[in-house]
Amino acid sequence: MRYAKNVVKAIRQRLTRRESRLETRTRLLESATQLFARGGYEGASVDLIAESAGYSKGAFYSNFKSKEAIFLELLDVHKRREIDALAQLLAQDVPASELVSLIRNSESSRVSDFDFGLLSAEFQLQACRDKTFAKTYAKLHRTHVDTMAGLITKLFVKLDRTPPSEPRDLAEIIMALTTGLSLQRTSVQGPLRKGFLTAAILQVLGLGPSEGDR
Amino acid sequence: MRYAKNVVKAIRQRLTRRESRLETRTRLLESATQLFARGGYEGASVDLIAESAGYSKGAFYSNFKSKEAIFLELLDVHKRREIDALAQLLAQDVPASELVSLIRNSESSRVSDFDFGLLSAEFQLQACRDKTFAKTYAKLHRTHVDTMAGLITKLFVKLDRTPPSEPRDLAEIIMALTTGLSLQRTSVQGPLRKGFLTAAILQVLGLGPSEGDR
Amino acid sequence: MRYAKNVVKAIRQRLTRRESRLETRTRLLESATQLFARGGYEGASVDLIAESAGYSKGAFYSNFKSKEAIFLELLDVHKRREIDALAQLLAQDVPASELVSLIRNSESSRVSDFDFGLLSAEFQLQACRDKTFAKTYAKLHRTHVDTMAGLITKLFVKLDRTPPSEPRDLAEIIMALTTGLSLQRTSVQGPLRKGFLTAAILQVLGLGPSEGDR
Amino acid sequence: MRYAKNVVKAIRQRLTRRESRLETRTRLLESATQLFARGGYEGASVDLIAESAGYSKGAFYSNFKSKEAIFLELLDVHKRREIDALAQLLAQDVPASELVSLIRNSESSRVSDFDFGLLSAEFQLQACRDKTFAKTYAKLHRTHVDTMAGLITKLFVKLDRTPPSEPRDLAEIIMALTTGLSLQRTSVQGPLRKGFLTAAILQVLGLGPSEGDR
DNA sequence: CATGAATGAGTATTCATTCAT
DNA sequence: TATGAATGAATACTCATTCAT
Repeated sequence: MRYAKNVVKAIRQRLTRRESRLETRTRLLESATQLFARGGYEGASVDLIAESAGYSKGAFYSNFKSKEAIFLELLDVHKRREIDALAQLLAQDVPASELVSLIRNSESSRVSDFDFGLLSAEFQLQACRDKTFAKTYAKLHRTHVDTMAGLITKLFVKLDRTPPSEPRDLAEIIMALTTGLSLQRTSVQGPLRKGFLTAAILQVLGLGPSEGDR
Repeated sequence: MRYAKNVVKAIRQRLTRRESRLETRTRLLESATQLFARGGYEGASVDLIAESAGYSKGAFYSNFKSKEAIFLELLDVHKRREIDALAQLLAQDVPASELVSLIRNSESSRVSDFDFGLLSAEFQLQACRDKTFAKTYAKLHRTHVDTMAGLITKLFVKLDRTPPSEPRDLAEIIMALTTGLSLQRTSVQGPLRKGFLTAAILQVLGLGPSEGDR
Repeated sequence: MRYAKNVVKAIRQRLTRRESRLETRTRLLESATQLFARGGYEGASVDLIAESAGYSKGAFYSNFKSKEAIFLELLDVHKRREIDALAQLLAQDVPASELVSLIRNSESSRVSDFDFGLLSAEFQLQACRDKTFAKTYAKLHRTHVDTMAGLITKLFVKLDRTPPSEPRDLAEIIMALTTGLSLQRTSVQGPLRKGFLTAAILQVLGLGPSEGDR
Repeated sequence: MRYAKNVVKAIRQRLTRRESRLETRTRLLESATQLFARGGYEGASVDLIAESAGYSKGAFYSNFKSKEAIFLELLDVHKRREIDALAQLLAQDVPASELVSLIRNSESSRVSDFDFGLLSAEFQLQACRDKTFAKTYAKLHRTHVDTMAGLITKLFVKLDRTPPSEPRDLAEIIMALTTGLSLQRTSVQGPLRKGFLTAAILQVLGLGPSEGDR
């Protein structure tokens, strides 16, 4: 997570200006992800983010207008990544059984990323407190819900079943569950027990533990 | 939420020393609950907590050893309140149908408390970051889960049904869901739509929306 | 150094009002001596002084107008004690040889009091910083010097010798040496090596290590 | 002692980054020396030190890790300066008579620095109270004593005389005397009367006021 | 006289941000 | 673009002092 300064420099020389800038941004975003997840918005100082990416404060401010700005960008990046993953599943024409296990994998891999859950909670907490942030968050959240609802609908069509509630409600519940469980597991027992979340999600969808694999 | 200083003084004069001290503690705890919920641990300054309760910083520190101390006490108070509510339900000998609606009410009233969900998330976030805090949190969480698991077991016995998973797992899921939905709703659309959480919980328990009332 | 509250109370009941007050004052002064010596003026809080004497802050302020006041009183008490000790020696009609060893003992016993040296330095430091304090200090210091100078004069008369310098200068030097060595020894190696100070003083007086005993 | 902000800025612009930083450090150290000497460790606030050097609190903390750090650095600087001065005398091959007057001058010039004595006392007081500080202090003190003892030995060799006690003991006494007299004079009558200290030192060395110049 | 709750000014320290290099 | 020195507002916490009981 921490790159030696000379390594950073050596790499940088092989890149064009444009690439170099992108590189810097990317590295800073990576550092920020980890530090915000582990220490929260307040706990991650600009200095630390920059330093742990191998740069100085100055580089940070050359690339991001403010601490809030990088946090917003992070929100955007992470939410979009989530949404894209779901959208891809939606686009592919896979059989139902496979779809369920794909969802399962997508969810579990996402959460196996130690940081994601905490970051997600942190995003929501900030949204509760900051109006600007809330707007951006709400918009992305809506898209996220819509996409997941689409996927749920498709799944139930393929299974030739009726979803137990409104797909959008189910999507909301699944997302809440994901964040809630991450938070709980990290705070109580360390990383989430694998399979636990998937099982819970299938339950919410009314697809018993076994049913999904039929 | 904010008491005028003269009001505070007027009240104080009618109380004995001991009562007065208790009053101060209580007021500070109330202010702290709200401010921690709205602004997070970092966002709520000791100064603000004291002032919004109608006291000075000094009063805060003559009642609590530190900011961390009041936060821990808050955690304790809130968790115990939750646990006690469940324990009472567990002790009462009510028919199944009523139990379900009692659970429903308990959950929804709990969440209608605007602050609880956020505070709960904040507690967990702190537990992720601070070891001392994590210990206290884990202990209370375990009791909470146990109590809720007991209630779930009892419910299924009365319904003469088998729970869809381990009662303790179900309890964990319900708690995660509660926190997750509070967080989500507050961050996206303001307070949680009533009945939504109850519905979700019943779903997790495998008691379809209607089934619970049978 | 710390008296249990019930012990204090029990004792207090046997005393008249006047005695009780004196008792309180005395105890507070004792505590203050130790705490000022160990922690300096800033390091000793009123709370601590009161508590370690077995009282509350209130008792402190019933007996002393302020923290500065008790410090000034302490200065007075300690300086007078020193001066009185010297004055007594001066009054007694003892042979020279004995006088030297009396001085020796007085000095060393004074310094064996772990706290005295530090307190003395603390007094002087305060005098450098606070004008009011400086006045009181200067007056007492003058008396101290005069008394010691008288003693030195007497000593040399008895020895039928001439002092190596002005007796008052010698007195100043001896006092400086006493404070300086206490400070040095406490800061570097713990309590002062016994006899070291006496030897140094005799040297200053031009009475070689052996000469004094002649 | 206090630099106007515009003056500071004007100067700063003519310096390179590195020089500028050094300048800041130096100025802060100067201010700290004076303020610690006049107000003691507690009495000199970081704010005041920074402001009286013409900087903000932030500048202080970008140059020193903490208040303790600058105090330790000050101790180091001042002690080393003392030691170096003595070491130089030791290295030079001067005749005895000159050596005595050099010592005399070195001592008196050292003390004419109004702040040194108080600072020295303050260092020792801190060493009595803080273990970390005590360690650093003890080490420097030992070197100081050794160097001065070397000088004393050399002096007596040149004079073809025997020192009245162990050179190291004499060194300790001289140092204690220096601190003690500074303290006393500052607290009672303002700066030390010139020549008084030198005379006292010569006396301790058994070189009567006149003898040294023989 | 003694208690201890409450006050509020003061302290060290952190950190987002700016800007000359 | 990147650096890092400097700023200054904000924060947790301490402590001498007051005053109602």
